[in-house]
Amino acid sequence: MEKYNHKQIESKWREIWEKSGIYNTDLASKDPKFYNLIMFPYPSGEYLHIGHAYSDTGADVYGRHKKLNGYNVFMPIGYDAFGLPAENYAIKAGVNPKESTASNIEHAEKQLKSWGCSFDWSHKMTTSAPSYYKWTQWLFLKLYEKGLAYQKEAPVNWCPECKTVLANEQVIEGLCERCDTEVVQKNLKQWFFKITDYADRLIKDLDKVDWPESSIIKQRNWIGRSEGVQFNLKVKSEKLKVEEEVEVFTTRIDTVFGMTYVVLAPEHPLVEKITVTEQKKAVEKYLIQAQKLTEIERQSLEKEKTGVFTGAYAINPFNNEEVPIWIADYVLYGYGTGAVMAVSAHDERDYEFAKKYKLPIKESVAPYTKFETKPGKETEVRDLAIAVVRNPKDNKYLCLKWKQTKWQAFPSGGTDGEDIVTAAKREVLEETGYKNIKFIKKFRNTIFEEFYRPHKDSNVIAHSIYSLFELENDERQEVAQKEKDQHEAVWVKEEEVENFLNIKHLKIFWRSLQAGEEMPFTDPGKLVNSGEFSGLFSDEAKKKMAEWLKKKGFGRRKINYRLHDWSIGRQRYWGAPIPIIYCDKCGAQPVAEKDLPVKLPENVKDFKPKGTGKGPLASVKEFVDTRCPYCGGKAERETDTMDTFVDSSFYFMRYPSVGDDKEMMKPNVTKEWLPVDMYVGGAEHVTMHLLYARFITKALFDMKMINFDEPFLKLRHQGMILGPDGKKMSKSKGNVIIPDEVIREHGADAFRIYILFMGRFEDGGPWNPKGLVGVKRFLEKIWKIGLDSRRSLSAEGIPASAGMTKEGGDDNMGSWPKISNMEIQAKLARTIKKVGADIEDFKFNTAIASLMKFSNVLQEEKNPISKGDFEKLIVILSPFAPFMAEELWEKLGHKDSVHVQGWPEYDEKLIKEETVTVAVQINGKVRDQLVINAESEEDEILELAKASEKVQKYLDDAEIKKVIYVPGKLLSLVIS
RNA sequence: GCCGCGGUGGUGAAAUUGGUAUACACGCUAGUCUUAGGAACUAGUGGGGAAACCCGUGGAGGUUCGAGUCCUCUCCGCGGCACCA
Repeated sequence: MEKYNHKQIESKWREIWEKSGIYNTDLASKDPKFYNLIMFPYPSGEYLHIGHAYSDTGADVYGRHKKLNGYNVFMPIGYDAFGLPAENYAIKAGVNPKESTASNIEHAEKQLKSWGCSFDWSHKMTTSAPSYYKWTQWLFLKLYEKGLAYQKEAPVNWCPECKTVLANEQVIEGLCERCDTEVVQKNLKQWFFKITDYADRLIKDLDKVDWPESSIIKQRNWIGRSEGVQFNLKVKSEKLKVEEEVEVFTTRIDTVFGMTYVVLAPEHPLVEKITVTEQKKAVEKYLIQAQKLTEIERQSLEKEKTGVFTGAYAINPFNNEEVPIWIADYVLYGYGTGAVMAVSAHDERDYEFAKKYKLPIKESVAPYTKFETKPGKETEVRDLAIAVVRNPKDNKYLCLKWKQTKWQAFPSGGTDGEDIVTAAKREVLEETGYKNIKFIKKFRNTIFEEFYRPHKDSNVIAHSIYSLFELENDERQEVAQKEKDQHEAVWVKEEEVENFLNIKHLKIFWRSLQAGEEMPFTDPGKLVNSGEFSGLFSDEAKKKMAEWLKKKGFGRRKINYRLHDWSIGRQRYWGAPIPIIYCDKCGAQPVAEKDLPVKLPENVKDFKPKGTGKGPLASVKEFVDTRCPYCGGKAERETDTMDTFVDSSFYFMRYPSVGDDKEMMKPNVTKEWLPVDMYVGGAEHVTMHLLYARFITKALFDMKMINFDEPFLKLRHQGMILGPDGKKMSKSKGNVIIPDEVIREHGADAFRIYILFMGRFEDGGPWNPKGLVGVKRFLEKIWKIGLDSRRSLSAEGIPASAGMTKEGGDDNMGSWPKISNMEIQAKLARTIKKVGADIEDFKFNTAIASLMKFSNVLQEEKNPISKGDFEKLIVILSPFAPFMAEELWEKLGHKDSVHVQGWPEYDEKLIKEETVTVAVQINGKVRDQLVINAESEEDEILELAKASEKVQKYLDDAEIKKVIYVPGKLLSLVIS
C-alpha cells in the first residue's frame, strides 16, 4: 500500500493550489461574505516563530470551516514592514532597511506558504511600499484637516538608545519596549493624534463587539475614565500681588471637609508664583532633586514620599479653612490639573505623606454598614460603647456569644449619658463579670451600624465608638441571670477574631488595631464633621457637593482619562514621512493630496538616528528642501516619520482595495467587506494596535468615509506558546522554536493538528513535541482506512476476509459498502455536529479529539464505512489537515477540491441515542448504572432501580424520602 | 497594591455550564506479530484495598439530594496596570 508521504503530498498541493488560486477570493461574488483576518506579520529579520503559526492555523481552520459552510471567505495577508525593529535589524546588518526588509519578507513568505493556510496572496501588501504609505500619509492629512492631528511642545518619552520618541504604550516599566533602555523625559515639539477626543466612545462602544471579556476590561482600564469634580481654591501667599487660584481634581469630593493640605506637582506653574521667600531655597532644592529622578525612580512604590512646603495656603471653599500648599512628586503633572486636595484620613497616599510631615488628619467620612432590619419596627439612634478587651498574656479577645441569635460580638452597650470609656467598662462588668480592665485607647472613628435587635424587638442605628482595654487580672463577679440567659463570654484568639465576629465590615478598625495606628478609611460611608452635608452618604454627598460648587461658581463635574493623546512622530528613517511642509511665511502646511506619496528617499547613506531630536531625514537636503504648497516659496519638509502603529491602524480597510491607486478604500467593496468579521491575534496588542485601529475607524466614520464605527466585530486571542523550558521564547534565552523543522519532519498537517490539539487555543503553554507521534498515528490511521483495500468490502457488502484478495494493488481504494452500519452512521453524525460546533467556539482541541475518537471506532469496527460517509469524514477533517484531505479526496476519484465542498449534513434522528446509561445515586453516591431505553419514564426507571441488586443493598429497611430524576442522565434517591 | 486568568492522573488536557470526574492524546505495563524496531495491533493504566468498599479536581469551610463547576476565606502560578487623586 502506498505510504503516507507528507513531503510529496504537501509540495504537490501547494503548487497546485498556488496555480489555481483556489484561495484567492472573488470579492464580487454573491455568496455571503466572511472577512477572516489575522494580524499581519512583522518581518523583522527573525524567523516567524511558532506563535505566528499557531495563531494563523487557528484562524485558518475557522475560515475553512466558514468556507465549507457556504461563505465567501477572505483571508488576506501582508506585511507590517516599517518601524524600529526592522530598522534596528538593518543597522546591525549594515544594510539599507529596504533591502533587509525585502529579504526578510521573502523568507517569511516561504514560511507562511508552508503552513497550508488559505491566504489570499493576490491582495498582498507591504506597509513600507509607497503604494501603501501613500495612504498612511493621506490618513494623516484627513486627520489634520479635522484637527485630530496637531503639534505641541510636550514632555515626551525619549529612548536614548533608539534615539526617538515613544508612545506611552511603548514604555514598559520605564523601559523602552524594544531595547529595554531606560526612557527619559524630554521636551520636544511633537505630532499627536487626538485619541482622547474619542475616549468616551472607545469605552462605550466596547458594548458592541464580541471580544474576550478580559480584553474589553483591559482597554477600559487603559482608557481609565474617572468621574469627579474640578474646583478652585483661593491661594493666600505674601508673594502674590494679584489673586490666584489653584484648581484641583478629585473623585472624592465627599471627603472635602477632611482636606488638610493641598499638593502641587513639581512642574506646576503656580509653584514659582506662590512660594514665599522663606521657603524659596528649600523649594528650589526640591525641584532640582525631583527633576533628576528618572521616571522609574519617581514611580517606584518603595520610594518614600517626599515634598516641601511652599509657605502659601489655599482656602477650602466649603468651610473657608486655610490649608498649607505643598509640593510633592507623588502628584503627577500629566494627570488631572496637576494639583490635588489632600485628605489624609481617607486616602492612602495622602495619609502616608501626612504621617511623614506631621500634617493633621481629619475624619469626614465614617464607615457605615447596614445589616438586616425589620421594616415597620421602631428605629432608635443610639451611641454605643464597644469594649475591646485584650488579654495580654495569651493575646485573646473577650467576645460574647449570643444565645437567641447568631450574634458573636464584643461586649457593648448604650452610653446612657456616661462617657464612652466608663460605659464600656460598665458593660464589661455587667455582661462578663470582669472587674479589672485597663483603658488603653479610644478609636478615633465613629462606626455606624444599622441592625435589628431581637431582644428588644426594634431596629437601631448605632454610633459605635470602640475602646481598647487590657485585662489586668481574672477577678470576676457573678453575672446576673438575665445577662447569662442572653449570652456567654468567650475568649477568642487574635487570628480568629475576624472570622468569629464576622467583622469584615470593620476591617478598617481591625487593621488599625493590629497596626497600632489608625489607618485611612478609603471606602464610601456616611459624612461626619462636614457642615450642612453631615449625615449624607458618600453617593448623595458627591452629587450635592458638585451642585453646590457649581452654584457658587467654584467648580464643576469633570471626567478625566488616563489615556493621553497618541504621540506619532518618530525621529527615525524607516517610516512614512509626515506630509507637512514648513514655510517661513505660511507656517506648517499640509502636502497637497495630489503630491502624495511623499517618498522616503532611498539612497540615504546614513540613516542611523542622530539623537539631536531630529531624524536622519533632516540631513538629506534633497528631501528637506521644497516649495511651500501655499505660496510656492522656499520651504522645508517635516523630517519625522510616523509611528508604525499608524500603518497598522487601517491596513484591514485597505486590503479589499489593494491595487486601487485612486482611493484608499473603494466605496462599494468597502461597504460590502467591512467591518472585519473575525480577527485573530495576540492579546499583547489590546492596548496598542487594537485601540488605535478603533480610534482611526471612528475618526473615518465621523468623516463619513465608512459606514461602520467598530472595525473588528469578533476578536479571539491565541495563547502564548512558551519555549520548552516554560519561559517566554526569546533569542537571548535560546529557546525559540521555529515551525519549519517540525513541518519538514512531520508535515504541515501533523504540525497544524498537534499545535491545536495541545490545549485550549487561548491558553498556549510550553512547547513539547512529545505528543506529535499521537497525531501522526491518527493521520496514518485515516490514511490507511482510506487506502487499505483489505478493510474494504466488495460492492455486495461481503467482507474482504470472506474471500477477496488480501493484497489489492497499490492505490486501489478497493470497493466500499453501500451504506455504513447504523453504529457508524450515528457516530459520524455526532462527530460532524461536534466538530462543527467546536470549531465555531474555537475549541479546536476537542474537535480534534472527537475526530480521533471516530477514527478509533472505524479501526475497531469490523464492518467498515461507506464511501460516502468516509468522504464526509474527509471533508470535516479538511480544515485541520488540508493537504492530506485533498490527496485522499483526489484518490477517492474527485476532480474538484475538497476545500470547496459543503459541510456534510447529518440526520438529527441518528444523533439521538436509543439506549442511555442512567446512573443511580443513593444519597449522592453512584451505586449502579442502568442501561435503559431512552424513552423510558421516571416510574419505569425507579422500578428498575429498585430491582437492582446493588441498589437493594442500600434500600433494605430504609425509606425513600425523595427521588430526583434527570432525564437520560441520572436517578438520585435520598433515603433516611 | 489593584484588575484579569488559571491550579484536575506520571504528562498535555476533557467535563454538554449544578448531574456518572479524568474524554482524546502522550507515557507506562503486559501480550500478539516480527531477524530486529523509536513500527503496527490487542488489553490494562487516578490512589488505597484480596474484596465489599473507601479516598480523590491546591487548602479550609458553606449551600445542595448532588459541587471541578456556586458562595466565603486562604495558598500558589501566570498576564496586565501601577502614586491616575
